[in-house]
Amino acid sequence: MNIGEAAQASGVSSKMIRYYEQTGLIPKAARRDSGYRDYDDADIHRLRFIRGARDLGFTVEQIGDLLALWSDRERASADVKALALLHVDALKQKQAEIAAMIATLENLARRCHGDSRPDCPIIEGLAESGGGPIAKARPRRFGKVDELRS
Amino acid sequence: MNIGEAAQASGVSSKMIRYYEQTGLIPKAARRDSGYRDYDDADIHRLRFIRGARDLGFTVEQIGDLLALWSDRERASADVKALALLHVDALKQKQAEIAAMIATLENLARRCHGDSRPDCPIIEGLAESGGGPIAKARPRRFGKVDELRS
DNA sequence: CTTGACCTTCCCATGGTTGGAAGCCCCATT
DNA sequence: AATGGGGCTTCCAACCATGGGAAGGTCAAG
Repeated sequence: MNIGEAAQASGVSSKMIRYYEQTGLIPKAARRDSGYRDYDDADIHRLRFIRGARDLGFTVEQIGDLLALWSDRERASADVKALALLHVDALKQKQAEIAAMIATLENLARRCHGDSRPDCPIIEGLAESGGGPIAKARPRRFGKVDELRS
Repeated sequence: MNIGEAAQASGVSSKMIRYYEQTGLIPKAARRDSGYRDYDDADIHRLRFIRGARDLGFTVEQIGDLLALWSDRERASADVKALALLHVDALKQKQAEIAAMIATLENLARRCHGDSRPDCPIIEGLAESGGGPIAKARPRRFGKVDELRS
């Protein structure tokens, strides 16, 4: 199977397949004489797994952990479950953050008369809301909540 | 006011202040003879505004639009409200996506016995879930839902 | 005048993904 | 056999928002 067919079959783009290989998430693909990468059913299955995990908001790093558990037959499924539930916690926290943003914004919007007068509580409210000292070093561990594929 | 003091007062790091200036989000700061940037209260207010909008999940690009409305006294507050509500819609959609992820994951986790047996429905379920053809070109317009400052 | 904290500009890294260019390969049709 | 178009290869760059750090200038206190 060519990389293009593998992409089609797994839902992971060729670009990303090469990237995952390059970064070590997946092992180096077999090569044909021509230099073309060659994929078999097991490879496709792994790629589909990655795709599914990505869609559920797992980081590539976390997927690495999951793959390790996957290939390690001795490993307890409890480990996988723990990882999954940890991720659920992270998702729930993000959910709460978004809910807070929505509440704030709707609150401001409700107080905004929304006509042609130029003074707007949304504008004013935004400048007051933050203001505190700098919050530093909030880790960027989450990215990628978008892209539930269309 | 030095950039450091401005950062302290606004909650935007010096690094980001320079970045915002460089990318044109804010006008070029006044300079002292020494070359140091100099900020006044209006600058701080604008920075606080940016900080607040960022915390509410607005993109820098969207903030640019908001700033334009802000500085344009002729502009109707209806425009601001529309922008804000559009953003609320985006936030709600993201919320729905996360809710779906949580539901899927909790579903899988519930079916996972969670003991030391190696077969795990989470692992299996992930490989089946995705699988469809490649979803392409989903716009990356959202970043930054993390980082509600600690 | 020295010291240390601040400022300046520069470049680099992050994560996940897409885009493009330059060059080879494969297959089918002239 | 030649040719053309599409797929493959590698490499390099961009996106967004942010932090890190180096090399050098400035400021204020000791």
